[in-house]
Amino acid sequence: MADEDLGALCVRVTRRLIDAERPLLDARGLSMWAYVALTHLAEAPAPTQMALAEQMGYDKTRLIAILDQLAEEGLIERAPDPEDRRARIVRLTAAGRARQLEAQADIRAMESELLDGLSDAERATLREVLAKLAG
Amino acid sequence: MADEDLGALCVRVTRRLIDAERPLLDARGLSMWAYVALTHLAEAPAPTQMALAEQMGYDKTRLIAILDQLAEEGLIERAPDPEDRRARIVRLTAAGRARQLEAQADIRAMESELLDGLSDAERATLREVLAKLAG
DNA sequence: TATTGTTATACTCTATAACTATA
DNA sequence: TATAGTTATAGAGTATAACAATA
Repeated sequence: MADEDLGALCVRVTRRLIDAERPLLDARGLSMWAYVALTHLAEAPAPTQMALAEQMGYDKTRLIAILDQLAEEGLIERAPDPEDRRARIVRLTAAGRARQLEAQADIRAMESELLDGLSDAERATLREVLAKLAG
Repeated sequence: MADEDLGALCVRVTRRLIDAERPLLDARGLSMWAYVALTHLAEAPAPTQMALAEQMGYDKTRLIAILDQLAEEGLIERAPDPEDRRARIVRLTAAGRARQLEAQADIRAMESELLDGLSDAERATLREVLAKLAG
């Protein structure tokens, strides 16, 4: 028989990446999902927490505890939307943006090292193809 | 800023693959980990359950319940090793091998469909690079 | 004393439903 | 009535330690 299932292969690669990311994020005082939240907020503030949860592919009820802690650390702000007082607009603070950039730099460095043995063409194809498959 | 983190990309692709696999495995009466176990056993019988667990990247204590059910369904056999009566050699039955092949065929078909828009070269590079990154 | 398989226990993560305040 | 945020609860998944049998 031939190759390993593509799914199994992706699981192994993903697990390896996550295992490598975890200590880097720990050192910055961020959980994996806190980092994901900061990264999405770095693109643009979220009009509602629900929108942020959906964007992250995460559950809105679990996101709350994450945002609570990020707010407590001063990395994000939750401001009531003046036009819909049910909603809370979520945005990074300056400290939050700084923290996100630091963590992302660590992660990018780790990824570069991991991709060290690949050619530029292989790297480009990898990203391109994964982006397609991610849908 | 530039691209998404490689890790985030892999998480999304992996999640998509798993979401697509789950209903296929459900239809064959297999959990994800049961399928992983059958697939590893299809390569070769396992000399011990611990060896199988390690090969799968799974926990030996959780594997037991999986193997219990697979044995109850007649898909695997656990025979005491005559040379070390602590150990139990695990191997597929004919039914187990058949079930694994059916499930794998379903999964391969799904994967082919997912890769439909890619060139042969892209597919080859994807597999090759992922295999390298999987370590 | 160390190892295989097993069981038990505690802990975390996840999913679901219900509550409040607004609309 | 429907939605955003929140809280509570139950279930699944996970990690750890302890036990019996064998080496």
